[in-house]
Amino acid sequence: MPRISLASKRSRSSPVRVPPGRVKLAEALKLLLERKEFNAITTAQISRTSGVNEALIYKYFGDKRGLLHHVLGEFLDIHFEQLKADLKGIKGALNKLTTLIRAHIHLYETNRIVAKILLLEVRNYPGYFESESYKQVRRYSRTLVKIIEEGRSRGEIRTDIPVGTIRQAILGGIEHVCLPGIIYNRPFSTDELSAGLCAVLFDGIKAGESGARGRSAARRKMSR
Amino acid sequence: MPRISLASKRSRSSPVRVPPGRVKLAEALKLLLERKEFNAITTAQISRTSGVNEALIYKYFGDKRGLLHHVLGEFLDIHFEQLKADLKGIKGALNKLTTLIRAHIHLYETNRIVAKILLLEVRNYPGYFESESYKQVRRYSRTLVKIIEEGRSRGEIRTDIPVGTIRQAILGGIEHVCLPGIIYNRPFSTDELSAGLCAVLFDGIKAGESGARGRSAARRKMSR
Amino acid sequence: MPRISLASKRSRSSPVRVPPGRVKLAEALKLLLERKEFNAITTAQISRTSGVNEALIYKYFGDKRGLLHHVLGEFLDIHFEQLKADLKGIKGALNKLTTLIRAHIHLYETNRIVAKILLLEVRNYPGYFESESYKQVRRYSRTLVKIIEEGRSRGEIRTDIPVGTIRQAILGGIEHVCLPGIIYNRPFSTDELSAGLCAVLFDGIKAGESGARGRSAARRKMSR
Amino acid sequence: MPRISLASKRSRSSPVRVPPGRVKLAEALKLLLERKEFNAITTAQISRTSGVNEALIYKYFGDKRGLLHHVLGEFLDIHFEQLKADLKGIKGALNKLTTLIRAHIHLYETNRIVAKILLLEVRNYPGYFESESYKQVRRYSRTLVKIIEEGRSRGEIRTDIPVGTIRQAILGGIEHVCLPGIIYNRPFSTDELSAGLCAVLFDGIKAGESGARGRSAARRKMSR
DNA sequence: GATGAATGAGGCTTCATTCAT
DNA sequence: GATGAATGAAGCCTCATTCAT
Repeated sequence: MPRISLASKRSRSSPVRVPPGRVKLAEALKLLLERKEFNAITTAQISRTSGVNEALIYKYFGDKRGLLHHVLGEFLDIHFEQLKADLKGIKGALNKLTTLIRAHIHLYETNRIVAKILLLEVRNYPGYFESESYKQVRRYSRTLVKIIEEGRSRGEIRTDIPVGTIRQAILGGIEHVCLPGIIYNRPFSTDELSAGLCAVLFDGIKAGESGARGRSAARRKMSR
Repeated sequence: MPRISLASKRSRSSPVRVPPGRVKLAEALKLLLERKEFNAITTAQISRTSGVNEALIYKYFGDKRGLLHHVLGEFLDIHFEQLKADLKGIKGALNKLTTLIRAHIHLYETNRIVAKILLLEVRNYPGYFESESYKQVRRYSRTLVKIIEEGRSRGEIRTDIPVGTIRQAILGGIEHVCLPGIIYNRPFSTDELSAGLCAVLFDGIKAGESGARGRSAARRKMSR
Repeated sequence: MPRISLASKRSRSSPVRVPPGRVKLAEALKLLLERKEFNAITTAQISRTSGVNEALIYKYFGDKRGLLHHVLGEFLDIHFEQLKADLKGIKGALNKLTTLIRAHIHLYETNRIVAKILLLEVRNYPGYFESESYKQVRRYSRTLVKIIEEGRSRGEIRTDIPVGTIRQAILGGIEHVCLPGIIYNRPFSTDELSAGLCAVLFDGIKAGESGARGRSAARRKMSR
Repeated sequence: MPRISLASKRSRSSPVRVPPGRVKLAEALKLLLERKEFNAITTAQISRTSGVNEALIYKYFGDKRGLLHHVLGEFLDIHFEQLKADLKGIKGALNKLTTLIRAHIHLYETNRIVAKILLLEVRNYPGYFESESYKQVRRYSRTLVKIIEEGRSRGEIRTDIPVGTIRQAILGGIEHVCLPGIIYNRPFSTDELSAGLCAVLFDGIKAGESGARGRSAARRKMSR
């Protein structure tokens, strides 16, 4: 799969002059997030690490949390762009889902920062669901739904389970398999986890002859 | 299964007069931990909730975290005592493991506080591994190892995997299946999770005829 | 008129041990308010002036504004107590009003701090109208209304102007005559101002034979 | 009365090219002053409102307060110019004073911004009395004094009160009657207030047969 | 003439902790 | 055994101001 570089995208699509301080702040936060959780990182540390004045956090990102969302947003942008490219050549909904799941888990495997933000920091935070980042997440969610719907209309995916439930099963499943690795900073293998998850999910959501055994259990476990 | 009451143990082993303030503080922290994470709880709140002077936290527990460890220790004491009793009548290492795993998951299911402390608060905290609580955890670990060794000597458990690896697979597996429920405050079923985990683990660690397929994967996933 | 000392009241009615820091903070704010407006006073200054740690402001008064309200409340308490005593022997509503107006202006003349807070700081501050101080002010207002009503039922005060309008005319008049002196820190004479104000007001609000001339103008000017 | 347009004066006396940014900044501050007090307005807001770079405030006006003084100065220029024109045809010192007082109160009634600046912002500010605006105010004061002296030499105004006292009585009186309206943003009527003030003042300062009653009181009240 | 970037000083507030009684 | 009082360090954030381009 051809990987798109971070830099190329930005510079190609918009030759905007980004103030150095702005960039440094984002880089500093990323760096710090590798070692501690967001709440344990102080603005003073961000400032010190970035070599940039603390006040610029507020000038550029509104507040400390705004900076976090910016960092998250950047990662998501890249990921979604990459995903779009990856999905280009793929035929069939299940194949597309496999790609999406792999890519998502791969994102978490290689980018612990975004994983932590998404799985741990950002939830149950008042205002997140009105944030810009959440809009990106919703766009992603819609992409996922479209694939599911395509799969249904092609007879690849069962139609007796609501689309929303399937979507949640997939997203919840991804979370589930990655979470322990993320939390304890343990390495994990995208190959293994995605293969395992797809096996479980497809056995449950695929249309047709699949055995009934284990289905109910799997479904219950995954849907919220 | 006969359950052992909380009070009995303490009073049996040590008829010490425990100062009321000490108890109240611990109770207050437990109460508060049900609603927020440790770092979001202030000593002022603990004092207010307990009706006891803030300074007593320091007199009795050294510092705020000391109080946390005390609370954790209490829970663990009860759990281990209970576990010992539960294991009394059980024959066979695999049966004992089943009991242990069930009890452990049951603890997490019904006592979210201890689950959160153990899975989230206590780790990566400097000094935890020298703490009193950690000693309890090690004692627990030794119990587990003894069961594994018993299983090996009785031919119930493979001997070609290091004991430590098996132990970690079990503990890691427990964590793995409970973590999402704990983190997102979702209910989960001890029955389902322990049955599933035992199936996977025993298929992997049981001696004898079990299929080779998936073994390596399972092992890699569980060990840290 | 017998004046009640500040200390006597507190110590007589409630032998509460007030923490020294609490007192010092209030004293410090009073001192500073003599020289600058509340917003220009920093918590650091209050702390420095009082010789007490900044954090105690928050322990004792919730926040900086809470301290202001406390100071205000203290002054008002004393004033109202004094007023009640002053009104004891007075017969007749107009005589009582004269006493009230005199006392009010006297308060402003001798206590610039309370005057500034009440006339300048406290208004148009969100939350003031839910504050404890405002409750005191309302209690005061009710006392005033009762006097007016007494005057009406005794035929001393016109009944063709709503009580509320009269009350506002009185309070607005007091404000009006004191404001310039307060704002520019100029001395003013309670005797003169209260005599003048009463003359204008009573000519306007008194029942009976008073000349119509000037009434409408006076009324318009005073009511809000 | 013929009103003089704002533009005419500037362009007549100095056909200087005024940089657009300079003008925009002043306009922005005026706009903002309508809604909040100077200290609550930030340079960032001024910049945003004006659409002009923050740094230009410093280039053109030295600092934020310089901008305030500039705005004030502009208003005063216009007012004085207008006043000069208004006074042209008037005969008699008392008539001139009436005109001046009316114009002054009218300025405050219709231009709350200048009123607030002059009555509230600018005083007790270190350096005000060395400022350019204050020079304008002094020029105004001299005009007033000249009128008073003219009135004295023509026998219209008492000579047994120092000119300075009379001047302050007039200026203080204007302040006095407008202040409450300004502070609490209440509308007031130039006609009423100026008529009332002139009545009081002239009764007090006019030479001749006027009653002695109330004189001392009036004088004391007005002088600082 | 105008701008974007950056900054230092300081504001209010929170909190774990100590200590004399 | 318990308490009230007090504190230092630090956290997030705001703002007027400067400077190179």
